[in-house]
Amino acid sequence: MGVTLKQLAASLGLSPTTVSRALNGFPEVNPSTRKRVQEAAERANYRPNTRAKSLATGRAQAIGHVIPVSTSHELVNPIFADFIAGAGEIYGQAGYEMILRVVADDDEQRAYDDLVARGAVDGIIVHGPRVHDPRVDMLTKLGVPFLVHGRTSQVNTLYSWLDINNQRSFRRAAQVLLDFGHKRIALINGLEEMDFAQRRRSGYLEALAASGIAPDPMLLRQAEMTEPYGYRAAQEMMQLPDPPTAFLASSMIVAYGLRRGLSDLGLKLGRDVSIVTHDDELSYLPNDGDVPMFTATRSSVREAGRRAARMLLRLVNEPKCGPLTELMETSLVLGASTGPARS
Amino acid sequence: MGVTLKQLAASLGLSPTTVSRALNGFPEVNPSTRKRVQEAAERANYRPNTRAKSLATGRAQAIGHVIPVSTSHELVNPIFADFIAGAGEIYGQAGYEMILRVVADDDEQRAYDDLVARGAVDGIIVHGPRVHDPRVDMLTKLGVPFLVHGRTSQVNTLYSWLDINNQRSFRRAAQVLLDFGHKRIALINGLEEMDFAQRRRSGYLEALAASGIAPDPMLLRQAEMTEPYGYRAAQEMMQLPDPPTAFLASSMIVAYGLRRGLSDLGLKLGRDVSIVTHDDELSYLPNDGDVPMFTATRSSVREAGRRAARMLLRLVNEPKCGPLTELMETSLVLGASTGPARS
DNA sequence: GCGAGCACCCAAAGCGGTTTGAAAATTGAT
DNA sequence: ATCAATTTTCAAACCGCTTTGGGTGCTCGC
Repeated sequence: MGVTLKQLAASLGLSPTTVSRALNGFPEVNPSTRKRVQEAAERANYRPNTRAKSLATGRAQAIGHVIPVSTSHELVNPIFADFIAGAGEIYGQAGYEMILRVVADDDEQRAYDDLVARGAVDGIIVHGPRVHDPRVDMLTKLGVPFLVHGRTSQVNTLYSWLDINNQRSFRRAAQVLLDFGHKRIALINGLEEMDFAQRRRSGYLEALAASGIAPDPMLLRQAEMTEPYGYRAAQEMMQLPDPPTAFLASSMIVAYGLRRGLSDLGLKLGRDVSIVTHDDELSYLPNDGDVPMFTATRSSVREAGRRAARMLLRLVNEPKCGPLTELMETSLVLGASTGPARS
Repeated sequence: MGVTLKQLAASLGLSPTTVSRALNGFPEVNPSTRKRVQEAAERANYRPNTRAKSLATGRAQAIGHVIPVSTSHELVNPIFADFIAGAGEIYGQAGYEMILRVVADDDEQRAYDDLVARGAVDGIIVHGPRVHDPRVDMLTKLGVPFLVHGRTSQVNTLYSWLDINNQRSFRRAAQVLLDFGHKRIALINGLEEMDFAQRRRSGYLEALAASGIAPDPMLLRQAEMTEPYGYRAAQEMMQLPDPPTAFLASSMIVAYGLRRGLSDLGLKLGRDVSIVTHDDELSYLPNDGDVPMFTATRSSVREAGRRAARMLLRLVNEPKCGPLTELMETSLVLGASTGPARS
């Protein structure tokens, strides 16, 4: 819709070549001419046409995100918005566009394929990796730079990823509860096919094992992390003959559910029952203040978005910089939801 | 990265022209040739380069969403993810790309400007309209098709929008509480500069007025809709000399906060205090079941995303179809959070 | 005063598609 | 067999930008 380079050039009595060079900072242009061009461009509100530019340069100047929507649950992961916000910030600064595809998870693969074949993106961020995730092999074959938010376990090639140390995180979380004297600790986990859920489980089991406690399958659950899921888990588990005295929750939302379930049973957090949750620092569910409501393993998913974007951009611009990986540690913050086990 | 049209044509001994026409369903091509071309394209996994195509056709085949991130609160609206999921679904079916810009809200305007001047999008969806929102005038001037999710009040041109009937919705919600005998009803609203918040407030005031009840400023709050905001509102208001007996909450998250605040005071929902909330049907905060937890004015923001996308696509493809508007009614579902006022 | 060297600018060829206008091949009627 | 009408195919221009490979006009050294 805007002015074209040609028009701008004509209005200045210059060739498109010169105008292009003047605006892109090439040296072989007279400083006075450059100034004249820049001013005219400013005045005319000229912006190079994205498509034309990237056709000419061969770079899409765009990063693709494929957001899978589980066909069964129609659920979109709430951490997604904050991650996107972080990544988008970086793309903006770097002059990259973010393009989003929302696809049913059964033809997610085709979406990547399509994105690449059409040359729509220079790089891709992979969300929600499963324990077995064919996407990594697929994207490797496609030869497009990509970065996984999280990891996948069953893959034999090297690839780039950014993850939090889920295992260590949950080991520590469980340890805190053990230190408080808890022996019956429930894990309210995410879907078991998710890689992060497996790692958290390992961390949890490790901590128990180190204390010589045998895990009880009755205290282990995995499902999509909704609020009612947490609620039901609390309600049902507290009715067991030998109920848990503490819970490990996989997200703030689940923790809210737990909390509600417990409070409906007349149980007080931190006194009767303890909770440690993972906290992605979602902006509308802050867990801060002098004494945060929940004791939590904390890691900003927004910051993860920023870092992931930076890493991917680097992969795009220095193709030979090899697979990049980063493991973010979480911090363990003490809140009001934990206390010694009642004897 | 993929095969180009030229290469495909060469491999078939045909001209690019013919191949293009064969694939795009033009009539003037021999059926047998077409079949041959289609099969070859399939085999080679050919996809037309997005940029080249849209340069040639002059259509971006993309819709822009600008997501404002309030610089002060770094908060991204949680309904955003679900709206995007709905809209993305439609774009995918229509062969449109969704491009997202995340910008600090103080240079949001420049983002639109930029998007249009670069010819990056065919249409734009405007999120989070304020009571006074300069973006509508700006986009009208730019001459780009756009649709507002929500409305804005102080604008003198016609524009396209999709909104829910916030006023009626909250009038009904307040009415339900009044019918239950409540007279002290608090409104825990969103930020006051948001258009939706004003309309909800109007509905609430209307209902009170119709029952001859004077609104009490002490029972009115507006802020970003986080969980702790709800919590504090409940805690503080219940300590008033003349506390509310019922709350009207602007989102599920706020309602959760209220619930927690009340339960910490030992008050039981539906018996001691009532809550009616608006429910956007966010996927991870479902409010369903036989008896939903909250009595709510319900409207799927995901469905809103779908409808908005369809409307905008129509505006893009039939430029003269004029401003399109749609007002979605909410349903009022009775849940466990309401009951008669205690006398 | 002349050619080398330099600073500055430009014409033209792409990038990968679509589309126009015309040519080649086929068909049908005479 | 001939020619007009119709199919079917193609060459070339174009979309808006970048970039290669010259050009032009100056200055400078001799």
